[in-house]
Amino acid sequence: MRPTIKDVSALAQVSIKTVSRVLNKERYVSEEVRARVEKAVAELSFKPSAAARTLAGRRSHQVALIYDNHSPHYIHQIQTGVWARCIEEGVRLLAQPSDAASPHLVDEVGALIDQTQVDGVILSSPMTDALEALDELERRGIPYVRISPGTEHGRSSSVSMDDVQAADDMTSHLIALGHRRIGFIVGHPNHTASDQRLFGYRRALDRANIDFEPKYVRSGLFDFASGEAAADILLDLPQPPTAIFASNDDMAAGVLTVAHRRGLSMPRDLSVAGFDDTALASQLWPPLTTVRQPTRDLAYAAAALLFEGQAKAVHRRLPHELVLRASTSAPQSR
Amino acid sequence: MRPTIKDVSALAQVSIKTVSRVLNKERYVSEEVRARVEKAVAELSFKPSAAARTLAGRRSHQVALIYDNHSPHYIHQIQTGVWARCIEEGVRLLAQPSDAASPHLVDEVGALIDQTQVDGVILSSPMTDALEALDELERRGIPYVRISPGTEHGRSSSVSMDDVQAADDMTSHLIALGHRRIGFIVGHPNHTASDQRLFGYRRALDRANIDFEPKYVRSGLFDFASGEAAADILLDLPQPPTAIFASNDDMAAGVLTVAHRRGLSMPRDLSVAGFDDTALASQLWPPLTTVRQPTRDLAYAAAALLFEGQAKAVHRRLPHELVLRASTSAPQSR
DNA sequence: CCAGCCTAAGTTAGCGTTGTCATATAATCT
DNA sequence: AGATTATATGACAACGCTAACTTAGGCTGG
Repeated sequence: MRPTIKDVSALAQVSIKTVSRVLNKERYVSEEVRARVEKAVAELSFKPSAAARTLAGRRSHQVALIYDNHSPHYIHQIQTGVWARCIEEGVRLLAQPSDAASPHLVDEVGALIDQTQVDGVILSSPMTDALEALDELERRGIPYVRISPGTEHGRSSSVSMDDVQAADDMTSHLIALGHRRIGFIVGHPNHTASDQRLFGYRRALDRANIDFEPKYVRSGLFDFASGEAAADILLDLPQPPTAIFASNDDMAAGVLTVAHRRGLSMPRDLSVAGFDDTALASQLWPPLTTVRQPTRDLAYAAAALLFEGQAKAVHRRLPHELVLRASTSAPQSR
Repeated sequence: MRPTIKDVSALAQVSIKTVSRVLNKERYVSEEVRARVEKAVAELSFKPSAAARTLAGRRSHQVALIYDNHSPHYIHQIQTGVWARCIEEGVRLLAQPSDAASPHLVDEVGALIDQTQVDGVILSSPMTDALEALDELERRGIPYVRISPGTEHGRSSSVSMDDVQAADDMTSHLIALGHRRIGFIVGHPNHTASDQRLFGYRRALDRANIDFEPKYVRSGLFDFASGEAAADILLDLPQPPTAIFASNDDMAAGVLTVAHRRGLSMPRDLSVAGFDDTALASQLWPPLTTVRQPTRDLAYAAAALLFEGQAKAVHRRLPHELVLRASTSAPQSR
């Protein structure tokens, strides 16, 4: 039989309430008793029942991570980061994949809360912008933190990177190399980061006095295939771009594939830049110049923020980094 | 306030036990009463407290997925597959990343069981071969299913693919194309699939009466960098292989990168084959010939097996598939 | 026609914790 | 010194369910 708090209290010769106090690091326990209880806990290798704690107390020692993202790499980073902070806190993490566009989303979130009584929720993009889900969380008074939210920033605590600045930085890098015709592939319309990256691209062009040409901007869906499609259109232009900046690495991979297929040699004939610095980026040929998004750190910071339990909305911004690899260089000629 | 079973019973004018019966689909409830209860449940949008059910009953309606794998893509497939089956079953999934080599593994698994009282556990490779963890599960009488176990197959129910046959198939494909000098990169020594794939490679060579040459076999770690390192050695041989078969796609990507760096044109100068059919495979240049491992389906089947609750160990084998893309062709010359 | 069984309910006692309140002693203040 | 406050502990109810037992009517078979 699993030991219970009673077994511990008997062994340590104290009441169960005192054991509970030690377990929860409450005040008003003498050092001597605390030591005795801890010894008994270790001896029996007692682990409190999560179910009983949840039922009896106001805390469940569980938080949920709700996500919907089609990039395994991104999800993995997010999970790893949140997980790390939860471990430190002694809190269990429930990973909940969901469909941000599902009509049942509110029900799903409601069911999650009701059934598990999680103490808090972390939302990663694009779930961060499922407004009905946020409404539901607020209705139930569940604290939540968003990772890279796209809208209504004031509404909750959040962590994010500066997508505008990052896209600006990358575009400026290409301009500095000498590129003037720079293609841009926008990300999935559901992700507000898409707009921000586009904005950063335009801002950099503006500053460099390069006219913004709509024909050099194509929309994509953050996936490989849409990167291929966009690249085909861009490279078919009478005056094709000498560099293409894709809003994420998957689409940049699509660009590379199309360019290879057309017999272009990168970066001589075409510079290609991505965004995210996924594992893929360094495994492509040529290795991809990209923006390192501090995904894992963002996730860790989000969990940290949740546990801080600030009453007011707090925002943390983490730095990005340009990762220069071999897929970009000066254009061959004018 | 959240509604409880009492609220439902009051509204439906039955005892709480009857509500419980309906919730748990027990027998001996008349159709009429069942309908009345279900109506009340829907009206209050009542969701039973997982904590209370766990505490009171013998079931927790939770299962755990324990994994340790360095490929985000693999993990994602596994999670998705298991998740899908759990949803159907109305069971919550706890995802537990762990370190298969950690000395605290047994404690971690024990703590997981004690705290959450999961009804069952699914282990994915390489956790499948953490024997102390299996001991611990058996000691506590927790049913578990393994996905692609490498050792002690009789010990538990499991699902797997035929790694030997798959590697044999791929090697035979290369031989059929005309290759005679075929390099092979072994996977991580912790994963027993590594040995099996090597065995399949040798079996195919044997059958084709091609001498096995140890110099054409290099060891790797399932990651990009080790693929690069192995490729460099293989391509430096006086008589380099005309084809390289890597035990997974990440290492194959490393091979492609090294080959590109050396100015080789694939598949003309070198055929490259991978294993797994991760997203990466189709995003590389040239797109990678590989083996499609039915990871998601394996995970789904594992969960299904767990819920079947067979007393005896059952094994399910799922079919693999050769995915022929542009990275392999007949060798240029002899 | 009644013993025995099946069906369809209800009653009540926990499950293993935490919250609340009560109690006792030691430390501090007026 | 007596009153108050801070510290340290315990008793016991409650959390929301399920398990086990109980009840009661209707049906079956000999």
